[in-house]
Amino acid sequence: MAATLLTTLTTHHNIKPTIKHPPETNSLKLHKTLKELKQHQAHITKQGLNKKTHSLTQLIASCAELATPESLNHARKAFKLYYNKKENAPYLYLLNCLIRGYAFCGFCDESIKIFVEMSKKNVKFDHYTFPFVLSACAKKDGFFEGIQVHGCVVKMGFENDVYIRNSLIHFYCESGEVEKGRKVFDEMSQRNVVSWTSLICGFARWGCAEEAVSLFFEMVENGVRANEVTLVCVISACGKLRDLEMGERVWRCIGELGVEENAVLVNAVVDMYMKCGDADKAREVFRGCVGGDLGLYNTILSNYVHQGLAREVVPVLNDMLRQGLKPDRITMLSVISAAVELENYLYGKECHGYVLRNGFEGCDSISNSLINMYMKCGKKVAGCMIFDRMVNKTVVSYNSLIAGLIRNDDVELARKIFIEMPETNLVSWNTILAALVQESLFEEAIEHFRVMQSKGIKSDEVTMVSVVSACGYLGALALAKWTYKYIETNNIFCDLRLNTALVDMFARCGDTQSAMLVFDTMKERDVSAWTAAIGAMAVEGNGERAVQLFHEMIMQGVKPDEVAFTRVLTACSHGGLVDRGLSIFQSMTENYKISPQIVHYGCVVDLLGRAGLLSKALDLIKTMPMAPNDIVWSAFLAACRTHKNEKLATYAAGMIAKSTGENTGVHVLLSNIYASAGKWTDVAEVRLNMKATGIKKVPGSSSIEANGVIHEFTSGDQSHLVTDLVLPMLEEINYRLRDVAHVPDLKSVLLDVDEQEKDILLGRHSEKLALAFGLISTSHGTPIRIIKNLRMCSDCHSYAKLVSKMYNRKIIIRDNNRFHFFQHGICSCNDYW
DNA sequence: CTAGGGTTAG
Repeated sequence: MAATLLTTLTTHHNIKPTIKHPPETNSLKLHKTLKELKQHQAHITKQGLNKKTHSLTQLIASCAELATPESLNHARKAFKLYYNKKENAPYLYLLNCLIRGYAFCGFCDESIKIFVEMSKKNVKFDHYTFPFVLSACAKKDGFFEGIQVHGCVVKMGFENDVYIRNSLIHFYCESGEVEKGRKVFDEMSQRNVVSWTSLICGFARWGCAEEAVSLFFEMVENGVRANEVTLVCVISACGKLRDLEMGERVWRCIGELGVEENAVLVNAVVDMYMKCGDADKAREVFRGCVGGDLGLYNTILSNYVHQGLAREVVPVLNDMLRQGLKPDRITMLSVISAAVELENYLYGKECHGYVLRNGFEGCDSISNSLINMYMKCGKKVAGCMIFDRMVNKTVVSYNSLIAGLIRNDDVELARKIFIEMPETNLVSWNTILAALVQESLFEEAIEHFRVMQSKGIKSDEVTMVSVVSACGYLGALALAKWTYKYIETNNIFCDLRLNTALVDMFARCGDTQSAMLVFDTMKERDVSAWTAAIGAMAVEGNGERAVQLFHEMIMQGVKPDEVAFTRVLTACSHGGLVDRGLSIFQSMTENYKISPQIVHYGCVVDLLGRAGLLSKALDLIKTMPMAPNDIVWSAFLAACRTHKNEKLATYAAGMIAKSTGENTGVHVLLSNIYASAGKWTDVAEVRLNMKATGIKKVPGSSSIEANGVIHEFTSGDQSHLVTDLVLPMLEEINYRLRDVAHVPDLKSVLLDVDEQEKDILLGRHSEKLALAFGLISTSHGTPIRIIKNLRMCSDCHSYAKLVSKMYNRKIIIRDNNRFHFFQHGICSCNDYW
C-alpha cells in the first residue's frame, strides 16, 4: 500500500541522475547563515566605519542575498542605519540587493514599497533596479505599480535597455496584458532570445498557444537561435494544444540547435506527451532519465490525477520512493488530489499525517488542498479546522472553504463568509454564483452577475455556464439572447460545457433554432451536448428529429447514457413515435447494458398511454422491477384522461393517493425527466426536484419577461399589480371569450387530482394572470412568453388557445413538462401533453 | 540584471 510506503519512508538508494539539472543562475548564493553575518557585522562596527565601508557593504549585500525574511529585515535595518545618504556610492547597489532579495523570497510588496519610497526621494535608479522591481510586480499582480515603473523607465531614459524591455514584456505578459507585452516587443530596435522567449511564454500562458508556436517559427526565420528555455515554452504550448506532431517537431530541434537536455526540458517533453494522451511515450522518455528529478515524477503524478487516472498514482509513487526520492509539497498536492479522486478518505488522512511529519503544514497550498480533501470527503468540521489553524489564509483558502461549505450544504454560511472575506477573486464570485444556481435561486444568480459587472470583474467561461443555466431555468429569452451576445462581444471562450449550456438554455427558452445553431457549430460533442440537442427537439415535440439526432450520436461513436435515454424517450412520447420509442427502450438493456430506471419506465408508460395502449401501459407498470411511484401513475392517469377512460383513471388516482400521499398532482408527469439536463447541471436539477417533491403543495407560479424585468404571478395573486391592472384585463378577456363559449373544463377538474385544479380560483391561475399581463405590457406583434413552474391545467390550455385566436397573438407557455406554442387557436402539442 | 517544469479553489 502506498499509504504504508509514505509512512515508512526509510530507504534511500541514491541512484545517480542521468540528466543534468539546469544551472542555478537565478537562485541566490546562500553560503553564510544570518548568525555568522551578524557576528561579522559586530566585528566590523567595533573597528569603526570609516575604513571598513566596503566590507560592511558586502555584509549587507550578503544578508539581502540570504533572502530569508529575518536576514532581509536585518539588512534593511543596517542599510538605513549606515547608508542614509543617497550620494554614497554603494547606496544604489544595496538598494537593488534589497529589492531583489525581497522579490526573491516572495515579499514582492516590500520590493515595490522600497522602490516607491525611493522614487519619492528622487533617487536616480540605475539599469539594474528596473528588472528587479518589474519582476516583483510580475510575481505579485502589481499591475498598477508596474505601469508606474514603466513610466519611470521612460522618464529616466532607460527605454532602450534590452534587459529592461525584456522585463517589461515579461511583466505585461504575466499580468495578462499580452497585447501590451507584444507592443513593447514590437517597438524594440534590438531583440534577443530572451525577448522572444518572454513573449512566447506570455502567449502560451494565456491560452494563445497557437500564437506562441507560430511566434517560435517567426523567431527561427529571423535568425534568432532558440535555447533550452525557448524550447521549454514552445513544447509546453504544444502540450496545451494537444499537438503531438508539433511537439515532437520542436523537440527534434534540440540537436540542430545544440541545446543540452536538462531536467526542465525533458520534463516539458514528458508533460507534452502526457497531455497529448501518449502515456507510453511519456513513460519511455521518463524512464530514460529516472533517478534524478523530483519534478519529473511530479509531472507524471499531476497528469495522472488531472486525467482521472488517480489509480496510477500509487504505483508511480512507489517507484519514486524506490528511487530514493522524497515526496515534496508539490508531490503531496497531487497525492492529496488523488486521494480525493479515489474517494479514499483513509489515504487522504494518511497524507495529512505525512504533511504534518514533514513540516509541510505551514505551506498554504498544502493546507488549501487539505481543506478541499476533507470537504470533498464530507468532513466539514475537519476542513474548517484546517482553515482555522492556518496562519496565512489566502484567497484560495477562503475559496476552498466556501466551496467546501456549499458542497456540504451550508450555503448560508458560505455566503456570509464570502461577504466578510478580506479579498475576493473571480473564483470566489463564480463559486457563489454556481451555488445560487444550484439552490435554484436563479434571479439572485442573475443579480449576483450584475454586481460582478458593476465591480468590473471580468467573467470567464465558468461564470457564463452558471449565468446561461440561470437564463435557461428562468426561460427568459430576452435575457438569454443578451447573455449570448455578451459571450460573443467579450470573447469568452466557448468550451464544451459552455456550448452545451447554451444549447440547453435556448431550448428551455423555446428558441430551438438558436439552440441547434449553437449545436451545429460545436467542434467537439460529448453525450451531454448531444443530449441537450435531443432535449431541444423533445421539448418542441419534434420526435422525428430527436430520434434522428440520437442515432447520429451513436453513429459518431458517442455512447448514450441514462440521461440521453430519458430525453430521447420523452421525445418519442411527445412525438407519438411508439414503435421507435419501444425499440430504443429495448436497446438500453440489449445493446448498452443500462438497466432502466424508474424514469425510463415512466417514459414508456407515457409513450404507450398517449397512443391509447392503456392496458399495455398498465401491464408495464405491474411488471416493472421497482415499485411504481406517483410520477409513473400520473403519466398513466394523464393517458386515461386523454383517452377518456374514467374507470382506469380513478384507479390510477387511487394509486397516486396511496403511493406517497405528499406531492400528489404537483409533480405531474415527467417533470423530473424534463429536469434531467446534461450532467453538468444535474446537481441543480436534483435540487430543483427535491424542492418540488419535498414540499406538499407548491403554489402555481408563472413568470413573464417584459422590458427587461421578470414579473412573477402566483395563483390567486392579490398584489397591486394584479388587482389594479391584471384583473380588469382578465375581465375583459373573459367577456370576449364568452362570445366564443369558453366553458371551464370541469371534467378535467373532476378527474385530475391536482389540488389546484379543484381550486375555485381556477379563473385566477397564475398563467392566466401572466397572460393578461402580457397582453397589456407587450406590443401587438410580439409573442407572449410565459414560464410556469407546474404542469399546465387543461382549462388554462384551452383558454390560451382561445386567447391566441381572439387577440391574434403567438403565445408560448413553458410548463415543467414541455413547451406549448399557441397560434390561431391551435397548440403545437395537439392537446396531447 | 531579463525568459523556462511539476502548484491548491469555481
